Order: sequence, then C-alpha cells, then structure tokens
Amino acid sequence: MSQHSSSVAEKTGPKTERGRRTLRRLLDAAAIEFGARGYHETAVNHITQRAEVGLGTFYVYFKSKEEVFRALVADMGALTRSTIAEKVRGAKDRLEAERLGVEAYIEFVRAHPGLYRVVMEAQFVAPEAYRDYYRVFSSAYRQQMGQAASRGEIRKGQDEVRVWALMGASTFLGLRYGVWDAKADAAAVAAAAADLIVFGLAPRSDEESAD
Amino acid sequence: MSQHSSSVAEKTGPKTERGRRTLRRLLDAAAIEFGARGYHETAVNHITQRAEVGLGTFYVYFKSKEEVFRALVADMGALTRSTIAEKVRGAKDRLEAERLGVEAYIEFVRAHPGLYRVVMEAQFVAPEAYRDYYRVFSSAYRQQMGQAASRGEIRKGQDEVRVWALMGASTFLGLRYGVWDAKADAAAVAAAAADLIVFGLAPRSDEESAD
Amino acid sequence: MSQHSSSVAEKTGPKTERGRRTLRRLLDAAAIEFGARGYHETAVNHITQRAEVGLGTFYVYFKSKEEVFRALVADMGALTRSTIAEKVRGAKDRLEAERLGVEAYIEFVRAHPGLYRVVMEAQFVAPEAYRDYYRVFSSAYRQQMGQAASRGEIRKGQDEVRVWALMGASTFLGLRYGVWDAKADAAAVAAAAADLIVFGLAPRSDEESAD
Amino acid sequence: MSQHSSSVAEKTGPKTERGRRTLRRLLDAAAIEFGARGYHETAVNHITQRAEVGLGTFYVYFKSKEEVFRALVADMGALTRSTIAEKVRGAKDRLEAERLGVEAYIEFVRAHPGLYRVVMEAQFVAPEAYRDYYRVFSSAYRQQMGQAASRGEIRKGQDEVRVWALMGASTFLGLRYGVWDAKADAAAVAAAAADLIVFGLAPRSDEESAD
DNA sequence: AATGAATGAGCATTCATTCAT
DNA sequence: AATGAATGAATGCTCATTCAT
Repeated sequence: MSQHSSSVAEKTGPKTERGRRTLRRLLDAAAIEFGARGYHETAVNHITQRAEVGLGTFYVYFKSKEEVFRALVADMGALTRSTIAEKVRGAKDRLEAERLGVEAYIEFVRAHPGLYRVVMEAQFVAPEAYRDYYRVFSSAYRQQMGQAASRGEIRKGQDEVRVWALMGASTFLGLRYGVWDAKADAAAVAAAAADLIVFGLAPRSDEESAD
Repeated sequence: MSQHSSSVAEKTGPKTERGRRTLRRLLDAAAIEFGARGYHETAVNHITQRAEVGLGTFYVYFKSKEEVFRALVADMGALTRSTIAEKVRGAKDRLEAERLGVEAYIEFVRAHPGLYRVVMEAQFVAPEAYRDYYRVFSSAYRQQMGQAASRGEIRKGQDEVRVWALMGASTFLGLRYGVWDAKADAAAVAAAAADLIVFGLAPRSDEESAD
Repeated sequence: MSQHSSSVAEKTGPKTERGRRTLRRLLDAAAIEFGARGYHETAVNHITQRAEVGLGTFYVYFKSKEEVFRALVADMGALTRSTIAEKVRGAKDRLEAERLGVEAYIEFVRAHPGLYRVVMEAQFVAPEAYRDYYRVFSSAYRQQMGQAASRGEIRKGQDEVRVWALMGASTFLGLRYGVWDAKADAAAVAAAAADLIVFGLAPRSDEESAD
Repeated sequence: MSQHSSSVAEKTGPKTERGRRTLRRLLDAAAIEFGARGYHETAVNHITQRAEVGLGTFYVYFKSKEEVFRALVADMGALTRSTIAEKVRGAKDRLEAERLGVEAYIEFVRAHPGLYRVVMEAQFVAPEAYRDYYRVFSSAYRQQMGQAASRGEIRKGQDEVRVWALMGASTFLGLRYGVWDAKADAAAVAAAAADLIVFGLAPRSDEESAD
C-alpha cells in the first residue's frame, strides 16, 4: 500500500535500506490507523507506536500529519486505479467493463477497509488531494468512454457528466454493499447496477417480456 | 433550516419564546459555521459568537458540539427531501422526475453551500446520523421507484441497488457541478445525466441516427 | 435533619408555610446530595432537582452553595450531639458513658451515611464550620470529663488533650466500623474501644490472670 | 518528598536524567500546591508554574491531576511511616513508643504543613489511596502491638480496634496541636495523651494520692 | 537516522450565580 | 415566592510539532 508513495518530503527517498523500511512501516501504520479511526481521531503518536518507531522519527519522513495523509490518498488512488484496471482489462466491451468495474470496486472496498474512509475523508482533510484523486480517475475513465463511443459500443454523450455520475454510483454502492453490508453478493449487485447503467430505467421495445 | 430540529437535548423544547429564538439562532449559526469551516475547524465559541449568545448558553440547548451537528444533519435531511420532493412533484412521469431530481439537487447544493459539506462530513463525525439520512432518503426513493415500475413507467429492477446508484450519481454531480463548478448549466447537466439514467449507455435500436 | 438550621440567609426564616416547606426540602436534598457525592461533585442543580424546585429558588434561601453546606454542618453538629447525649444519658458513670458514646457514634454514622462525609469534608470546604463543630463538641465533652473527675469517677488529667484524643478515636472507629465495615458488631467494637479508653494499654496489677 | 513515588504513569520511570529531575520538580511542586490550597483550588498550571515546566509536560509524567495526587498520598504514607518509625525505634517499650509516636506525629505534622491536608483530603479525592494509606499504616501498627502484647508489655486486646482508635487519637491531636495550635508544647501534649493511652481513664489503685 | 522529552496554543465543557419576568 | 434562561470565567486535557542529543 506504500509502494506508490509520492510525498514531497521524501521525493528523493531515503538513502539507506533501513530508511526505506522505516518509511514503509510508517506508511503502512498510517494507512491502518487512519483507516480505522479516521484522521482526527488518529494521533501521530498512534502511527509511530504501531510502526514501532520513535515519535520524532515521524518528522524525519513527513513534514506534518497532513502530509502522510496526502501521501496515502495518492498511494491509494494509484492502487485503486491499477486494481480496477486489471480486473476490467478482460472485458470484451465497454458494457461488460462497466459491470466488472462496479464489481471490482465493491470487492476492492471490502478488501481494503479503511481505504474508502481515507479517500472520503480526504474531502475535508486534504481537498486538493481529493480532487486530484478524482481528476486522475475521471480523466482515464472519460478516455475509455470516448474510445468506446467511437467504437460504437456505447452511445455518444456528455462524458464528463456520465463519468461523474458513474463514479458516484460506484462509490455509493461501495459504501452500501462494501462497507455497510459486506455480506451481500457483490456480483449480483454489480449485475443489477450494470443493468441500470447499460440499459437505463426506460422500458425497452426489444425487451417485451422482461420479468 | 432549523424548523425540523429533533435533537434529544431539547426534545421538549424551550418553554419561553425567548428560548425558542435562542435555539434557532444557535442552529442557524451552527449551520453556517459547520458548513463553512467543517466540524473540526469550528469551535463552539465560533457558533455562539455568530449567534450573539454567551458560550454557556450553547450548553443550555445542546449536550455537546456533536449534538448540534447531529441535529443539523437531521434538519438538513428533512429540508433536502422536502425541497426535492416539491420540485419533482410536477413531473409527468418517473423519467422526467429523475431529470428534475438531479437538477433540483444540483441547485439545492448551490443554494445551500454548507449543506453538502455537513452531510458528507457526518460520515465521520456522526455516522449514525449519516446512515439515517440516507436510510430515510433511500426508502422514500425506493417507494417512488417501485410505484413507477408498477405503472410501467420504468423497467422493473433491483430497486435498492438502483436507488443507491442514483443517489451516488446525484451526490457526485452535486459535488462536481454544484460545489466545485457552480457556473455550469445545471439544467444541461441534469439533462445529460437523465439521458444516462433513463436510456443507459447501450446503443438503442430506435436511435439510429443519434448525433 | 433540617430542624436546627441556622444559616444567615434565613435567620428570620421564611414567612409563609410554603416557604418553610421549600426551605426544608432544599436542606434535605442538600444533605442527601452532599452526603452521597461530596461537595465538589454536587452541583446546585442536583440539589434543586432533588428538591423539585427551580434553580433560581435555591438563591432565594441561600446566598451560595457554601452557605447550605455550612448550614448543614451546623445542623449536623446539633443532631450528633443530641443523639449521642441522649444515648449516653443513661450511663451510670463516666466509664460506661465512654462505651456508650463510642457505640452511639458508630451507630449514628451508620444511620446517617453521608453525615460523616459532610463533616469531614467541612475541613476543606468550610474550615470555620468544622472548627465550630468540634469546638462545641469538645467543650461539652470537656465539661463532662471535668465533672466526672471531680466526682472521682475518672482520674484527673489534661482534659483538652484527652477530649481530642477521644474524639479522634471515635471518629476513626466511626469511619472504620461505621462507614467502611458496616457489618461489624458495633457493641463489641465499642466494648473493645472502651476497654482501651478506660484501662489503657498497660498491664494492670488487679488483672493478673486476664485472658 | 518524592523519593517514594509509585504512580502508574511513570511505573517504568523517565529514561533520562533530565526526565527524572522534571518528575521530581513536578512532585515537589504538587506537594506544595496541594498542601497549601487543597486539591480543588489547585490548578494543574499552578503546579507546572511552580515547577517551572510547560503545562503539557505535566501530562508527560501523569495521566491526570488525580494521578499526581494519588502518587503524593502514597509518597507521604511512606514518608510518614519511616519518620515515625525512626523516632519510635529508640523506645524501651511499647508504652514509651506510644508517647514517642504521638509526639513524632505532632512534630511531623508541623514540619510538613500540607501533608496533613493532603492525606485528609484524599478521603474525598482518592478514597482508595486514603484507605491504602491507613491499611498499610494500621497493619504495621497492629503487628507492633501484637508483639508487645506477647512480650507482656501491654495487655492483650482487640488490636484492630485499638489501632484505629489510636490512629484517630494521633490524627486529631495532630490537627489540634500540630495544625491549629502549632505553639503548644508537643512533648507535653504527647505525655498527656500517652498517660491516657497507657493508663486509661479509670482511677488506679496504685495511684491513690495522684494530684 | 533516531528519539523522547518538552511545549503551549487550543478547545470542549462545567457550573455557580444573576436577573427579568 | 418562584423560576428558567443566560452567562463567562475557569480548567483539565490533547496533540502536533520542535529540538537537543
């Protein structure tokens, strides 16, 4: 979870192996603590204790508490994107990709409790990082969508709007079925969501005898 | 914004007119402060100063800082629902209702800057209040959807999943076009979103020559 | 417990029957609250609520929180003295009186939980009232002792010192066997204490084969 | 006055010499402040200011205001015991020991003004610490008494009762002649008290012509 | 690189008391 | 006589950050 770290403080990175290990311990500990208790309930203290590192050591690697948080959000953005991208890669078309995307997201949220929390909380703690998170995500998403439209797999439309609507849908489904109700059948939820995303609410002429 | 208050502390409510006015001032001030600076950056004395009330007075009406916040979230849930319900009321069918709903939400977010923030932050500050907010909202929404399906206005489907997907979509569009980009054309955004919601992404046979 | 009240605020006393009742309710409530939670943990609030009286009403009868406390200490001094005096009255001589006195005190402490606490706490909250409590008590005690000495019932001695030593003994026995261990046999404890007080620690020639 | 500290917070103790000095300063300052103004009138910052230490530093060494207080009571228990034990050590028998004990206690109270106050106040602030104080004291005292009885120096009797009566006597004499009237002749008071303790109140056959 | 001691601004909350009605 | 609303001084405690070693 720390392999993508990009905070400013350690832009160049620690020079020694020991330094790299300490940094990783701190990032991992921060992810766990922030994820479990939230930003404001987490004291730097908690992080260093979990990392089994002296309190002062924290400030060798980060300029501030906010900075680790930002580093984490960035890390997690990359992780989210790569995880979902991998899962979606196998889709035969955009329509299947949407279904796989929702499913992947719900599963991802379940696999990384705390991640959802950290990203959402970034809204208030590090708004810039939050915007970046979705900026990057949405721009990749938009691109996929544009290409799919060109290929005729989906209708043309206002991609920016569509993309935000879809990210919102996934996010809320991730909360509802990933965080709050982790026992629901993710595939079924994803299928139902994909049905909505793909075909919309309107009755379809080619679906006369739908259940 | 305070007419729906339902906090426990003042369940019975103030006995005098003066008391009622003070309570309203506090709630209004809290809405403004929490909305502008967020829960953690808002000190109780910011609220009382804006309300032009002594610090101690706050605790005559609320047991804690968290309690006003919860009262506010509840208030805002009621306000959101009634505002959107009113706007949607005129829709000739569910499909139009979806468009109006998105539009109303974006406009609502613009009209009530802090509201979006307070509700989102409730996730971390008062999770129970946050869940209630969406529990109530989603249950009304689901009912509408079920009825529309019975009427044949929309296809049948997994309403719980649909509702959460749609709430997520509106929420994110509210953030993107209500909070971050308040100059966008809300009606156009709503129309584009409604197009997605109503017809989905899939190419439609009856739409051969779409733009 | 309020019949001896002597606070300044109501020196002349309430004029109406209703007023007298209110005053009594407040004093009784104060005795209970102070006795159970102590001075600092008791809020004026707690007293008026137990007395089923408005908060402001308290200040109609007492100048301050400290004042009720002082009134209570005075009340209790009178009550303690009269209770013990009555029990001791039947003693056939000073020696028996000492035994009865200790016994009465332990029983009194048990019957009035909280009294011990209030008086002891007066040391810190209302030192003057505390001194008065013991000043009055010790002076009566000293007088008894002087008379007994004149009658030859007890040896002559430094009565002031004796009296304080004996008050201390009773007080600690009241704490040990009245408050902390309320199941001990009060009569037996009193007998053992009286044995010490009356005969001292020294071996006695006339007690050769004592067990 | 801090050499016996045993609070939980610093069970392991500070690691550096500077840390040990800071802890000692805090304990000494606390003893002075609590002793002079009492627990409730003493603010933590009174302590840190006297100790010439930052406010936050206090909480590096103690979990709460109550905790220093408890540490102090424990410290003082040890100090009281050792001081009295040393003075009493020279006694040729239990009877003389009693006299020396009373004298030592009065002198001790005079030498350590705040000590009496802190211990007494512990009754209300830290009841457990108060009980421990007397539990330890009384158990050592009882042992002395039992041995003396075996040696025939004193009559046999209910040692627990005797011990509490005697602790009460000393305590009150400490208050009366140590705190309130610090000019009295401690030796004379102790002699008078010892006369009571040793010989009791009853007239003695071998003392026919006493004054 | 690592650390733990020190710091003080900041804040939520309490509560005795006042006072207009 | 009775009251409840209003007040603000006071205080315990937290915690991010600094820094000497």
